[in-house]
Amino acid sequence: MAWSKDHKQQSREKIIAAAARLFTHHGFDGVNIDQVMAEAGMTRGAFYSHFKSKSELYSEAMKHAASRRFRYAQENPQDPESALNIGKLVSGYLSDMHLHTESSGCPLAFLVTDVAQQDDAIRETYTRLFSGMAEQVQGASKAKRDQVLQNMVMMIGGVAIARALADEGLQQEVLSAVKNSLRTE
Amino acid sequence: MAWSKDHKQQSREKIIAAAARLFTHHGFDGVNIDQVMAEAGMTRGAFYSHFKSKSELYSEAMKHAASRRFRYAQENPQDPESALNIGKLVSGYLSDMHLHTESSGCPLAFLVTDVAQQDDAIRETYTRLFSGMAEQVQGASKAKRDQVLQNMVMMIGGVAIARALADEGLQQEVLSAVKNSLRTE
DNA sequence: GTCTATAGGTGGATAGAC
DNA sequence: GTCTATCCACCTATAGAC
Repeated sequence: MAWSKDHKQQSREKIIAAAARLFTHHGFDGVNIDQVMAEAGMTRGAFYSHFKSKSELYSEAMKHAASRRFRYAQENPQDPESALNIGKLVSGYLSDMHLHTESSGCPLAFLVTDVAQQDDAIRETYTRLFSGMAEQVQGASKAKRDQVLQNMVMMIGGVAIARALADEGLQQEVLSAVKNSLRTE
Repeated sequence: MAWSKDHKQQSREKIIAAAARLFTHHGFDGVNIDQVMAEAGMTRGAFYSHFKSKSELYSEAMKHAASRRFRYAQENPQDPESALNIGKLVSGYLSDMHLHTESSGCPLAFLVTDVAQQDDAIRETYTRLFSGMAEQVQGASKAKRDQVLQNMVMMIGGVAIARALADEGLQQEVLSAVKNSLRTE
């Protein structure tokens, strides 16, 4: 039984990891269950013994993608070097590597308007991830609430806009403007 | 012939206006051509004598939605009261009316991650609209390039994020933080 | 230019064998 | 739990009548 439980858990995690990568790049309607299951090494029929719908998978995929990106800061909020870690997190967030990542990008940025069009459960998941990140940043930086929200809007908005732009020079201008705004506070 | 040309032009504009409203609310994959044509008072078959594809319509709809929102500022860049008009544009942009509009919202905010998943022609349309708006704001406000881009990221990002959030209190906090950031410069 | 009808393809969800 | 097979609904694009 332990083995079978482990096996089911492993399958579930493979599916979620594949979904996180695919959904953050192509959005809810841009991904189908065949693609997710093929990337997880299974076929479509197996999907419904793990999730009750595509929508439920999407929520789990967002949580997975967000926790991968923010894991260290979340697990070590009172690390004495948290300021440094926040700095690393920010520059990684605004990097070309994040913008052009082949694994899962931050769902708060990559899926912001995609989420606005989905059902309530999905929007509530997005809201919890956003709130959680705001609390982490606030705890680690001791900045005021308004400033935390402003920085998050700049980072999330900057990445989302840069990804939409077809002009690389303009992409860099936007990211650079965002970096400068975070520095001069 | 003049009458027939007018008639075709009117049909085309009805289609684009309907598409602007539907696409900004539901995204590319959330809208089908039947819905657009029904709202324009026609049926599906007529669509392809106006546009060669759904993708082309989406580009036209974005241009239409953007020009509706920014028309005055675009047509009167050197109006002596342009500063006032920019102020009105900003507070309208960050208002609940814009967030919950039933007509077309700003495509730069409402469609930012939707566009990132579409073809090059669509991303280039988005890029031109973004650049055009940046130049208008820069011309009217005489602010530095970095500051113009920062304000645009704050406004577009703020509206996009607020629309994704399921919690009205948090929506208001985000919009309020964005307004405060624009005020103190 | 607009209509009705349909071709041709996709994809979420389920059934039943193993 | 995972597989194959299938149901059924949806949607882009085109054909052909008016």
